[in-house]
Amino acid sequence: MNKRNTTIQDIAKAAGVSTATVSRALSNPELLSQTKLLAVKEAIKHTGYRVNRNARNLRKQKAAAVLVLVPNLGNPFFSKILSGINKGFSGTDYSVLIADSESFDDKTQRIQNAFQDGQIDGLISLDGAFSENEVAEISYHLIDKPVVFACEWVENTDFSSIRSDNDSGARLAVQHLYNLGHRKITHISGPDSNILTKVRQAGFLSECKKLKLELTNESIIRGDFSIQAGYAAASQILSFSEKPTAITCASDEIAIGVISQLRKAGISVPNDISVVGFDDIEISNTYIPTLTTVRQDRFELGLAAAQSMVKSLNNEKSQLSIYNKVIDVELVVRESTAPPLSTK
Amino acid sequence: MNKRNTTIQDIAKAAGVSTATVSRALSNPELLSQTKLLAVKEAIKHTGYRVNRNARNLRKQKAAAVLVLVPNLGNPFFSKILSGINKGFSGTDYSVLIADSESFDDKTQRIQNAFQDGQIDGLISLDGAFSENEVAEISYHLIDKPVVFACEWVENTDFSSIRSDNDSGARLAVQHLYNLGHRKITHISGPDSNILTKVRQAGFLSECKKLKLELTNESIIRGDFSIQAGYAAASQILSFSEKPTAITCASDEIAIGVISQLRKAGISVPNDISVVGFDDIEISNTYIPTLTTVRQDRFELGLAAAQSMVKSLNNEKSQLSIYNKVIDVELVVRESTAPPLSTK
DNA sequence: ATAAAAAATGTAATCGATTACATTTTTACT
DNA sequence: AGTAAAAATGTAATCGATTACATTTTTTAT
Repeated sequence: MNKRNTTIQDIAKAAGVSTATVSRALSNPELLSQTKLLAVKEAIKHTGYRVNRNARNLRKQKAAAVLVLVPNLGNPFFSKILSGINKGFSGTDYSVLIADSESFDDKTQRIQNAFQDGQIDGLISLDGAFSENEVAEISYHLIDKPVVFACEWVENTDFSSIRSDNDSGARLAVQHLYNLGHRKITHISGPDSNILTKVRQAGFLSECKKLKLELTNESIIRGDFSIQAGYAAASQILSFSEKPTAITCASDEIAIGVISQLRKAGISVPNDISVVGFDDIEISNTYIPTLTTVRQDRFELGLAAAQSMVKSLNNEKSQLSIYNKVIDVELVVRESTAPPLSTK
Repeated sequence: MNKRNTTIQDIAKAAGVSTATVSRALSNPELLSQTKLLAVKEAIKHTGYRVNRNARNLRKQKAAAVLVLVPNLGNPFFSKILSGINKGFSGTDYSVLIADSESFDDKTQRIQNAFQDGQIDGLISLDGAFSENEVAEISYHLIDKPVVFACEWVENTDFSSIRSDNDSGARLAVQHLYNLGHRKITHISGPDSNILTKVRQAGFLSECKKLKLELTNESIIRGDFSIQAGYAAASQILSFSEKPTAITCASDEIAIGVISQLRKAGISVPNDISVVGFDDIEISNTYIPTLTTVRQDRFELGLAAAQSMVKSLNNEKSQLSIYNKVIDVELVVRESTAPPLSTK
């Protein structure tokens, strides 16, 4: 009952050709004569033969797999990107392995685990929070192998990256509020070290300056991307002697936290204060009020990252070139923003 | 500059033993004498040798990978389960491959793609919507290989499954409302063919009977798991001559849809009508009102599925045994439920 | 018609680890 | 001490596809 696998040998015999010819039929059909090619195809169809991945990869010294580093799989923000990545690899020969930071006890272990065993041909990271040491580790283990950052990235490194136009996003939010008549705007930022925090905050500040809006040390409140940070920021704002008429947030989650906390204090959004989020996650469209926000196309982000990776993987000869792509963002205007009270 | 990989041969030479001994040191260290084992370990540490997965798998005729079939990666409901699965495989030698239905044009293709090439040693499916043909296809391709369903499952088949206690969940919701004083409860169900729909609906009906609650043809409204279904159901309820005082939903998304639509019609939750969800997704705890719901531990679900799979994969000799596990659910009481108006 | 070039095909080595089987070493027991 | 049994180790075949190199066939050009 021990049915042996169908191998390239069997196909060769059945088609009356050599194994080399069968192999060529598989990967370089253009090298073969019509006759033989047909014979091989026929035999393959007839037997239902499938190439043995392990044998192929062993011989070719490939892993035929790409690792995706996800900070937190349970977070829909990332899983949507992942979905795009998956799409980008469908139809290719590459498998997508996923390493969830949550599964690792510490980052060093995560990185070592990820790269050991030459199990991967490339890396896509949704996590941009790498120390210098970690960057060195990556470079060392993945020498000559493509690395692409998606969404986040690491400054001053030679890795490719696909990112949203965070600067424009931050500016769009400010412009929108300005156009509604707001002149006193506060920004609630993300975690200090995060690259997205930096860019969005810089965009906010720069656009405010451009529009000649007054900036004080109450113009920026530090937070992280969480709902809790929104709660805390709202409390801070409530203590300001002169409250802003509008708030831009580094994430939708912050925005939701702010809104719910303000509401508890009897302050209505958008009637008393307008709030703009960032990301356009699922809730934003069903939260009450629905959220005005800067949409990042996360699926597209993942797709582009995957496509860039596939391109790098396919063109083996040329040395790795760094590829950067910035994806447009879009301001989605919903219920959480309105003209300031004074205007009414 | 062509640095060849370190192989088992190199280790053998360095340690002054045969390749067989090195291999044994790797997989059956108990067979070796202390002396040689130490020598090999030393050599391995010194060279930083790592086994070549492809070579090992080729020889062992394994894939060392498990496929996870996800209906929609972008949906946090599933990605949280995935997170648990990932955790369950961390520390094992298995890779987790992910197939997102969204990446496939049709289900047949998806299934064929998934199983071809003997790339996997087992399958975990979060999708229970399989036709008889598809079940046959799975059985055929994965003969002698473990298959585990997580969350959803397929009736009348021999596949293992890990599932939440959906029946209890539905009953807990009804009991909770009953205890608050509600006597007229409507259930908004999921998509007709879905197994979870069936079980939750049956639980609802059975518990209602047990509590001697009146059941009419307005006691169940068909939907699917989406927010939109919630909108539609709310509209239907608004048209009922005698409205229910409470609603149980087959998902949190439905619940959110219902609540927002009812609110638009001037009906307040929980003041006018109480609503219970199912799942306890992230939003539920921050939605306004926060949602009373039946919590499924999705991470645990995934973890258990992975562990069951690992167990099946490791005990090769015994034929596959079917393993079913039911995970407890928990009623989380929040703001969306309250005693009915009449009671006040 | 013939030589040279190009295309098609075949032979056999190779990727790196595992393991059946053979051989050597150690242990246990009389 | 001598022998059988057990433990440790080694040799070499094997998993299945790819590909360098060799050989044959076909095409092209004179």
